[in-house]
Amino acid sequence: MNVRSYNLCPMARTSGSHSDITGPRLRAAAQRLFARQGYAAVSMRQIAAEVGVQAGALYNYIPDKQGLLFDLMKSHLDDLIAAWQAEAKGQNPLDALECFTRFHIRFHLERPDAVFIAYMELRNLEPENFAVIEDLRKRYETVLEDILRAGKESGVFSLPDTKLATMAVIAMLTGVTTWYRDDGRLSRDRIERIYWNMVRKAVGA
Amino acid sequence: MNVRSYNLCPMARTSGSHSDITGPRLRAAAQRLFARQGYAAVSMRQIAAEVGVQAGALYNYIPDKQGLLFDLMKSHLDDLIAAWQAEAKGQNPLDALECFTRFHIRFHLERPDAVFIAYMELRNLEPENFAVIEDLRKRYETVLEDILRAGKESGVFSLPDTKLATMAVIAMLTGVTTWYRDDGRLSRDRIERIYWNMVRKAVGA
DNA sequence: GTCTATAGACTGATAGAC
DNA sequence: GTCTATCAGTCTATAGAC
Repeated sequence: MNVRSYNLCPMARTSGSHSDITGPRLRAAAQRLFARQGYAAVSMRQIAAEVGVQAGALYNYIPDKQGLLFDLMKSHLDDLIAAWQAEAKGQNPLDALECFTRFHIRFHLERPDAVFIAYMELRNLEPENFAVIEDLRKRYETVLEDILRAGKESGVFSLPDTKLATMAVIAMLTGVTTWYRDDGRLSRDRIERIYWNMVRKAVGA
Repeated sequence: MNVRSYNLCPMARTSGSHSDITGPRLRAAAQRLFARQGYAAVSMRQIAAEVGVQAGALYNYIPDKQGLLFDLMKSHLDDLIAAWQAEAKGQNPLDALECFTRFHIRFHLERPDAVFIAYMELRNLEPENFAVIEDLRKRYETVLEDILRAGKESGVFSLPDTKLATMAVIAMLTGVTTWYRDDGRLSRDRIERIYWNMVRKAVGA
């Protein structure tokens, strides 16, 4: 949480020290390229060119390419869980499910690249990194599972199988990212409403 | 549709002519490896080792690596569309939707590797190949969209938006492939039933 | 902190022997 | 149809100058 000082620098330089901006730019470039071409198809030279430095300079900020991928995925999932915790309030199951439905769609549509990487690059994680990411992903799924279970137990929802309903709803909501376009037919809010209508009926509420 | 003759060959050979088995083995090995590691992360030498030949020999069967990927994806989608056409009968929308739901789950669970590749490797297709695959994918989506539209128009389904319902149902059903395990808690038939229960309610039937 | 240069290994694809 | 050998290029990551 240091105060950033580069704005105060009186000289613009084309080379030299840029520690406070190269790091974020590296992560942004990698996220964009990994999402478009895939982790395995992107070279460190390509990322470096996007950042505007030589490839060797990247290793001042990351241990290796794998560490860069892991960092991007973990940050995304940490953000997701933190954002939900900030959003969730003590609610009855029906309101909680509507809140989750709209939150999930909204959060995912705001970060298409991070979402794409989180779903597509799991197989490129080394085993120990994969275990960390899987754990975070399951923790998030549990949020929805808990809502559905509470609603089923209190008789508000009618569900043949809580676990399958969890997977079905998450898949349905996340699927929005595969077809949504900013210039599309429907606004995000309209999409949220339509999906909530379908989710509500699917869980028998 | 030639009669296969290698079963009649009296001699087992470790090298030489194997045109009638190397082709299928190549496709099978590539499908397995692409699904597990991703197209970009798999080398032709790795595929060749799995097949039991040297890398150069593969080029007797494929024009290049891209052609191999395209062939796998196109075959999968051709199979999918052909299988649905064999399955579909003249039915009312409700029966047709149940038929589609169960068909989609069953077909996808039987071919996990092909499904994985079809969804994950789209970005590794060259533009002209991508266009072909996208067209086939959309043709299959239209099957469901037509069922939902017919049901909505005849008043059997209650849908806020036919196009979004199409995407939502496909995403929900395809999602089964991400968590299904052969030794899991539920049989495939039980899963089909549970999903049909949720789909039926989601479309307001 | 970024540069240049490079080690050491791997890549897709092809040529020609058999 | 498969082999060996190879081309010409790519890759990640590091060392050392500045």
